[in-house]
Amino acid sequence: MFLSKRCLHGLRAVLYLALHDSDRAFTPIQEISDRLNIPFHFLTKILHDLGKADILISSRGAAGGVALQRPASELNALLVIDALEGPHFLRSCVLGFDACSSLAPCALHSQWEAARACILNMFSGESLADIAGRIETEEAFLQALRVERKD
Amino acid sequence: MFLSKRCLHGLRAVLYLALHDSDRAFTPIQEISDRLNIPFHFLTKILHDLGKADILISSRGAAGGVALQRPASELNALLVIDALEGPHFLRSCVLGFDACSSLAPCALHSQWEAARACILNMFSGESLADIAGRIETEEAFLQALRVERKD
DNA sequence: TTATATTCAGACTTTTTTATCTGAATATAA
DNA sequence: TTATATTCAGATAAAAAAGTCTGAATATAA
Repeated sequence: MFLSKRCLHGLRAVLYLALHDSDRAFTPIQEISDRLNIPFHFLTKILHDLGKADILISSRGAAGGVALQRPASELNALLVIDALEGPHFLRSCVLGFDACSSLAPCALHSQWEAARACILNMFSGESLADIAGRIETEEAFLQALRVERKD
Repeated sequence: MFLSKRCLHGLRAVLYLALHDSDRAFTPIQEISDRLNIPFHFLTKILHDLGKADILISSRGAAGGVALQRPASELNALLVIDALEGPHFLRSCVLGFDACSSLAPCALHSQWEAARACILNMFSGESLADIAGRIETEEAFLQALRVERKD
């Protein structure tokens, strides 16, 4: 699996919010957990981290929950991935050499630079609103919610 | 980190062999472990797995060790990655939906297909010999050998 | 004010990945 | 044959990631 479960859960939750944000001020984490089949306490931590990364805001107490901090049209998937996988995930040397740089490139340096640009562009080139707009029926989105494959 | 340590160790070991294969019939794992600073027993398992994947051959006993099963010009990095990360690593749905397919695509399906093609092409588009040929001085290759960053 | 619904925070447990250890099998050379 | 150098195989240990639990803090509404 390319992205960690943590990150997949975060991405899905944020897309869920992008689809439902307009309904009310805050969406309870319990609702997201139920609909997307993500363990509640685990999701709570993940969303808390997205709060620290200024992607979500939250409110405690009755009628509380989480919401996107900005409109979905001003957020993108890369922000979520960076917050949950860490900033080095797609940015460090593909052969894992700490010292790799354009001045002292590894044997895949320029190749990886190009491939990475593809990936970064994919995740940052369109907004969460754009992505959510392609979720044709919410039914399909919700039905697909199992992260079960063991790889 | 994009690739697991297991996979990085395997890739580096295979590149080491591509650089030294011509010297003798077999290269002892201990030598690779020493030069590349990879834990010996861990490397042994990794290379054993590459043997099962028909990338390496091995010989026990004195003067034994491992060697590339085919010339480095007929092997590529993707073979190693598939053997060590598993076949699903770059091929399953980027949002982790088991049911995702071109008939029932997730919201990033076609985007991921394009980005993935970039990555697969990078890893399979040139041979291990090509990559090893860009390792300018072995000194630089060996010096860079620490997988220490915690991400 | 009190009951309820929620996030926040941190300790804990489980699972997976990474790494180590030990002994058996086997090939070579003296 | 014997000593030595090596991989093979499986058990174990350590570290990291994934997931759970509990209680505190806080906001709303009756």
